[in-house]
Amino acid sequence: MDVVDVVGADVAPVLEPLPELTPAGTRLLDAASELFYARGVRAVGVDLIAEAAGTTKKTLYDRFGSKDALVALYLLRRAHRWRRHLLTRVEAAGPAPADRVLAAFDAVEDWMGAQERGCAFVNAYAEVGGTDHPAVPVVRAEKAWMRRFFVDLAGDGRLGAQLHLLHEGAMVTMTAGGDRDAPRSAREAARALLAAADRPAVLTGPPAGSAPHLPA
Amino acid sequence: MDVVDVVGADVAPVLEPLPELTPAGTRLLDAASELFYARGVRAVGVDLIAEAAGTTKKTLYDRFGSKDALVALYLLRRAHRWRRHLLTRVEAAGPAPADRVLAAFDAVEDWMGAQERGCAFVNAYAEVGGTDHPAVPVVRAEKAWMRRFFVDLAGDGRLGAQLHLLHEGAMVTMTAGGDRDAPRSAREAARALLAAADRPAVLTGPPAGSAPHLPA
DNA sequence: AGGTAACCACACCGGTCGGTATACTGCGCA
DNA sequence: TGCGCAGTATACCGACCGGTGTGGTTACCT
Repeated sequence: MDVVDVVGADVAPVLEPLPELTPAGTRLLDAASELFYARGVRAVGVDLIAEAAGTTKKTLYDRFGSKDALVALYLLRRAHRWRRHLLTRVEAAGPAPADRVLAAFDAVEDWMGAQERGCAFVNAYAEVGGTDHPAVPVVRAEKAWMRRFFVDLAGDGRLGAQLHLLHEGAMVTMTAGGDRDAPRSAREAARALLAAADRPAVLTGPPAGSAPHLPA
Repeated sequence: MDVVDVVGADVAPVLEPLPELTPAGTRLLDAASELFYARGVRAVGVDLIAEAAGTTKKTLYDRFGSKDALVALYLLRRAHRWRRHLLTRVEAAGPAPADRVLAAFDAVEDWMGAQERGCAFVNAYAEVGGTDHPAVPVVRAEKAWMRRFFVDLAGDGRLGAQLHLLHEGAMVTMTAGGDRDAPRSAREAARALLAAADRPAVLTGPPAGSAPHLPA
């Protein structure tokens, strides 16, 4: 089975495929990706990118048209790579849904690794959110894909959304919060939610003394 | 009881008190706060801030010394206001710990309200993280305070950290993910975690077939 | 031989960046 | 009376911003 089919073939095409690049174009995108991720997209100028890639601004604009398009492509490629990593890890975890969910949280931990700049999509949205920047729909698509990934994995919309919250919380807490244990903490919480979901509804109601809530 | 004592008097002083400001200084900080939050700190220039405040760059630098210091002060004041909002809501929820936890998630929902730019601290960290910008320790302190807030509220380090993850995940998913239901989803997940924590440990262990994990 | 895509070197554009300098007005206070 | 602080107004600084234009050099394809 192709790795991209793990969560349903109709999800992957949300993002268009990556275009082929010339040698200098590849070097530019590689250099831009490193710089954008490490320092933020606004903090990095096109002059610096061209210099780091060993080429010129002219080539950059010939290949990508604008800095904004380069930013969007940087995120697009990163999304592809992250999904490949995630789906590979989940696939290796075996067929049991619970194991696959926990593997998704392990995937976060070793994807982030020593990096301390967190989620590239959240960071980019922090800089360009609320504008018509072409990166905004890429961010939106990535988050929608991740949510759907967890929903399909959990086989339940409510539980999947909750697992997605833990995933996002782990990444942001690990970096902005400086908490290295966040992915493991999220994994534990995910296990607790999975266990709770296996129980009859009457046992998962609100604790005594709390206010009534929306129907289950 | 003063509102700031709800989670322990030793936590509040983590952030120094806000300095008093002259009228023009207040206008500058107000204008800067709106602009920084809406567009990001790097996207907003000091000329624009001075103009929006109806004053001049000269006054800005006389009062705050640098743009970086103004950014840090913007976050510092926002932290104070958020905590006041949060603690007021939690206090109004009554004495039951579970109710207080759920009230914390309600506080997120009506704090964010119609805003679609998410957590100011996460956004700022996305722009200046990895540098020696004076805003970085302010972000770190805020996230540490929030974690401790949930730990104290839950009376348990492990559970508190997990609730904190849900809190952070809700904010980022609501904005970068565009999911308006995220705070309510986080509230449901929090209730499930609270309920699971009330059960004996033998019932909350890993489901059959999953790998062994760290001791409880 | 001619065409073309890819690339490089370099100069240039208007605009904005954070930050500074100078000169002046109004006001409270000793 | 006079000092000092808060504020206004404006001009200025070097550096960098995203983006364009010109001209020339390869290498491959027909």
